[in-house]
Amino acid sequence: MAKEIQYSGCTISEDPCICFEQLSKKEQKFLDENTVKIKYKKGEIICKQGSYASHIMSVESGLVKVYIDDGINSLVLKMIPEGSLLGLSSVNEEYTTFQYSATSYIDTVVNQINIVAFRKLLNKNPGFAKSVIDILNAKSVQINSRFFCLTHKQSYGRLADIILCLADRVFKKREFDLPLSRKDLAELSTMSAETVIRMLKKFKEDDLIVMDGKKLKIVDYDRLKRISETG
Amino acid sequence: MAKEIQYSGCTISEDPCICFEQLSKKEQKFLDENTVKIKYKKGEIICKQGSYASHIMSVESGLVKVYIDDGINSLVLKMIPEGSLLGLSSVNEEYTTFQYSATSYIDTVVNQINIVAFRKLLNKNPGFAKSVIDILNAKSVQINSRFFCLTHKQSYGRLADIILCLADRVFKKREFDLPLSRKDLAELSTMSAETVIRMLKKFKEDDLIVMDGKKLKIVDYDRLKRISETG
DNA sequence: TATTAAGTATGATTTAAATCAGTTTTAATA
DNA sequence: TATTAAAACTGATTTAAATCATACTTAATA
Repeated sequence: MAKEIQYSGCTISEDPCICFEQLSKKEQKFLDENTVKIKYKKGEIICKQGSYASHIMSVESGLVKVYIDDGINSLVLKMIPEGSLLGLSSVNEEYTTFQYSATSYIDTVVNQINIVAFRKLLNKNPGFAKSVIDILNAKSVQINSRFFCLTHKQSYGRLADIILCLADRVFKKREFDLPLSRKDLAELSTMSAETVIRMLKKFKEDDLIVMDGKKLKIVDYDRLKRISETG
Repeated sequence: MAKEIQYSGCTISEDPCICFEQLSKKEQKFLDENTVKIKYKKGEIICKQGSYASHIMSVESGLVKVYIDDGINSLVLKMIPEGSLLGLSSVNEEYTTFQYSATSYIDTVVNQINIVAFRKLLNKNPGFAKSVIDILNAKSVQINSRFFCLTHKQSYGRLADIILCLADRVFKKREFDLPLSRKDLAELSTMSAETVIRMLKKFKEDDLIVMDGKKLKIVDYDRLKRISETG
């Protein structure tokens, strides 16, 4: 029997903005003329669900939290690192407003691309449009994976996923300064902050990770991976 | 304060295949030549996650269950009625295989569109591509809504969502023959079949619905809606 | 530096929903 | 029509994780 698919709660989609490579020199210049760069400090709001969307964004540097809320509860859809597109759902003329909110986990630089210009390029350059379709599809595959985990894995597995995601996809090393609070981790793995604390403690007791202040080091990657898979 | 967004666990995205309207007569003919019609009986497999995807599909009639699984657990991503596209994620050349499985809840007719032909049209006709982008975005907004509900609403609300979804989006009336088993309903609302049974019983006792054999009638729509909203 | 406020930590209690074990009903097949 | 199998149902028990209450630490601000 072939190896089964392993879903992960990590939702850093590997979708660098390759679509822009599809643009001609002239189109690239046109895009640049319709782009502005904005810097955000940690914790600032990048876009707010429900507000008018005048631009598509790409994250130049930093780490962004993307979430939806209904006024009572909120759900973190994903965290996205540099190189990702943001607010793409607003290319659809029916969604004149942002479908989700975004804030910065850490200091972040975002390029705002005029939405009219972006749409113009879509309608002119099929290769560009095709590439955007590919990105959207990759995003949806990733979201489904996370969806699966949040509904089926239990807490230990979900938390392991986030830690592995940070190591593998965000920092690309096994030791890093954790930029997220316990509450942030709780939101990402849909559980309470208290539960996160208890489970981190357990991970430490079991010698899976070592924490010193903001420093987090994965000492038993394989076992953490196994917890992610089994649970 | 403006009215907050109401998320719903229903995931019938109102995305008729409007993209095909963007095609010229000639392109439409080209598409027809590359399309075959397949009939499925209730419970048959329409596509299987992991197998090679040679076509994009559109549901002509029936009701389809779309789900992913890792060999142990499965998650129903959505049910889709006639008029929806299916397997769209495979337009991405990186996903040569289906990213999910699909089976028919009831007798279903599906059009299989040759994927090479579909991609050709995407690369030739930007209006078509733009329209596909819009559909993908609508799908992702819908998935996020359901994602929110499955992680935040509790069981009563999630089951109410499915019943309302069937009434509002599938059958478009408040009385219908329920084509889904208790287990199907359980999968759709991510809970156990036993819990579904208990909750349907409660709904009946509370005079929200009436059930007679396969017949289901919503007698207090507003109260059911409120349960859906309050969770 | 004192004061306040977040954030982290821990223990006790509650709770929603799963699981387990069994019965009844309905549908499918020999 | 008898036999088997699959759904539907019910009650008892367990369990994972939330919630509540409270203390301790670190960071932010007056």
